[in-house]
Amino acid sequence: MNDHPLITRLQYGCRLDDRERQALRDLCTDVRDVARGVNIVRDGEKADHVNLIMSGWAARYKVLPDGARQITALLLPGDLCDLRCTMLARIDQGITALTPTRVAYIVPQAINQLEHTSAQIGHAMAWCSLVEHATLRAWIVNMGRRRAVERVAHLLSELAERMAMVAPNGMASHFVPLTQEEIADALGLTPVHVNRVAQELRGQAVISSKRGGFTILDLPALQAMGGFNGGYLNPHMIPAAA
Amino acid sequence: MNDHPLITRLQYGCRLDDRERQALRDLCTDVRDVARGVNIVRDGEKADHVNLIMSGWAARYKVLPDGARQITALLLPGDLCDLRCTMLARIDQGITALTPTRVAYIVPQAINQLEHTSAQIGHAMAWCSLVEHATLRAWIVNMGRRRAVERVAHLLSELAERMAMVAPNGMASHFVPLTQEEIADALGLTPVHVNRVAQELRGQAVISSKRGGFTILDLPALQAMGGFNGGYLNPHMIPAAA
DNA sequence: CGTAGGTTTGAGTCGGGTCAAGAAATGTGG
DNA sequence: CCACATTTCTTGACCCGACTCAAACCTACG
Repeated sequence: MNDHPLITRLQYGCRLDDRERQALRDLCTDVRDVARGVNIVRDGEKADHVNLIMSGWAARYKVLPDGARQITALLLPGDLCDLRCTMLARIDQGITALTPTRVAYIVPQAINQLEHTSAQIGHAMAWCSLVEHATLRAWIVNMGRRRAVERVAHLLSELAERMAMVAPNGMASHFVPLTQEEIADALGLTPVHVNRVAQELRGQAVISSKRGGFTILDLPALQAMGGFNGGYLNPHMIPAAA
Repeated sequence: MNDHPLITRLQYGCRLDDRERQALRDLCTDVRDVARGVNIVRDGEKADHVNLIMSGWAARYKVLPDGARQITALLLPGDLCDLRCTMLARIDQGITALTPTRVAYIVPQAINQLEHTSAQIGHAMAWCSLVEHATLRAWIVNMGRRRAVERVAHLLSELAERMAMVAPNGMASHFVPLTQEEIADALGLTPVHVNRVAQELRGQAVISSKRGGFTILDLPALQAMGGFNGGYLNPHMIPAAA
């Protein structure tokens, strides 16, 4: 039995033995609860530790001078924030909890050392960073070349896939706990228009939605509408060399 | 005197001694010319080597089923493509030369070994990857929350800054060798509308343009119009620990 | 209850897309 | 050195997807 999100995550990028799993567990001793709407990282702050989402949802975002907010990443359990924070003097985007969230505060030195000790873990961390990178590119394609309905469908498809990847066996839910405004901020749309898109998707029985969240009813249809290809989330991997 | 783009680039992320500089030079022995419009990497291909842009401009892009193209990154001299290509079975985006380009083909093992040998170089590579990451996020903000004129202004500002960073001392030019269509594909706009934006910017004497490229006349004005803050390209760095 | 955060609705506007044609550069071959 | 093909840029008319503004409506929760 393994319910630790970091272990689940890293095992997509490598094989871990018991000792490595235990070391990862030991890494996450300082866990704090963050209420919805509270900042985990503030824009402009010095980052002195790595944040790991243990449960709940968070978002990395930027607020422009005119007050507009753009979400640049949605963070799910197992997602590491600012893994290389020791290299940066200050963070240029904030991170906020979108649901009640549990966050592990990790000392960067501990991670660095662990990566050094275990080639497997180092490899898996690099792997996570690659996937993150691919996800950012997928978002750019989504925002640049798809209409609103397709964009929403694509984003929800991505989130369904990512939830399934970190959910303990078979426990995957199809509920996305984001408000329409948060979806809008992630996709470069307005809340009003996301609302209209949501109505259309509900009309086609692809999703249902209630205050504070969406439920995916027909994932294949959603993927088709968004032109979604999940390859970037779990690309076929080549194992680390010896 | 140092005219090697990779060395120039890495020295933003670390200090290098003569031996390291020489090792980097030795890395780039297999240099090939790529004509404008020719693919450096094809979507779906297996990546078996790392590409380093030695001179010229290239773009990473994705073509959607309906034929629309979205550029997800513009690559300048010193930019490494798919540094971690050994981990991926196949690439999910293509790379094409936007101008006549010289590309160094590097064996991944050679890079990995060099990173291992020199902590400085390893540090600098991680640094490059951080900056790339930050640039992707800046693009998402740009596409999501800025109007067309601002977007173009922001992109040109970024490119001016990046050119200056890799140009041999004081040789920075203010010429961006991209067609209006390429700008459009990078920003999620249509060529027609980029043309109209270009006219507006010319009207304000902020840029001039001719077939196949733009010249920046008034960089501060451009930065102001785009709400550009270049911090993400060269964030204040914390040196590697011993 | 009352309030605040979230959703829904409607009317009106506009930024940017679409389509199509033409003009200017550049390149190519004879 | 000229005729022709190709790219790239430009222009105009029209349209539509998404934004704006503003009000009303829920619903969870204190």
